[in-house]
Amino acid sequence: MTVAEILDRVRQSYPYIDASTVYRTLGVLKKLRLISETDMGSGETIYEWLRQDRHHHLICRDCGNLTKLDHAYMASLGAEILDDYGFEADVDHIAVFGRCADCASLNMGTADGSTN
Amino acid sequence: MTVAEILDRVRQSYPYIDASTVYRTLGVLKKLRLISETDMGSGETIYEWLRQDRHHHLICRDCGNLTKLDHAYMASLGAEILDDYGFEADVDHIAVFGRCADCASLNMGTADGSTN
DNA sequence: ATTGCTCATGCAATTGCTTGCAACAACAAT
DNA sequence: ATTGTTGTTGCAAGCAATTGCATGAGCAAT
Repeated sequence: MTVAEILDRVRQSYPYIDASTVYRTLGVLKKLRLISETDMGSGETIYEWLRQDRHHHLICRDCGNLTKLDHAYMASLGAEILDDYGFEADVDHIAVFGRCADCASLNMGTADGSTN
Repeated sequence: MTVAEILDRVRQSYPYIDASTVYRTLGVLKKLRLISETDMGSGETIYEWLRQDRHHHLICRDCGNLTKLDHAYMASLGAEILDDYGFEADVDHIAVFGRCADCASLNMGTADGSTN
């Protein structure tokens, strides 16, 4: 959910609530690891309840296509980092940017994926 | 480098250049994969020339401590994603947030790392 | 020279988000 | 009841970044 959507919903019950209050509340929920905060590159930050079925996203920088990425990839990355650095990586919901298979095959040579 | 630093430098040669021009230029440099763009959580976005010795950062959300992470971790993650999804992940300079070993041992029980 | 096109730029407005501050409610201690 | 403390909220200002628009430079075609 975006903050705008959350704000709309909250204001159905508390019409005079300020946006900063929502931002602050989201901040503590995030610190408590109850929600994940993800920048999907759309300009708005996405918030999600942290459930058991964690997943991540591959976002194509050319066509914007969005693909689910299994949590196992990030879990093993986090485990490696924990083993080698003792660092507990927050890998709750990651957005990985790049170029999807379709766009890569369409524009083989160009580094930026442009068509002209 | 931050945009503010870049702007200072550029204005030594072109005193009347606008910030939006710098942002736009950074945008194309990023698209051409000549620079990396990283949000280090400081409020300002960091830009770096992409050299051969790629590295990443582990950033502690409690004490702010910054540790270099070897590129191999991200390279193998990118390779796995490429194999399984055909997706070319942009893993040029990643900031991984989490909790460092010191802070984790100091505040064992608390999920948010608070001391009270 | 004139026309037309494309692209880079400056400017101002806008967006998404954060922060400092003051007011206020809730509650405890006296 | 009074005082003090703590935490939450609204408001407004501030900040980093983006975008729409108009201007103008550069260049090609006629």
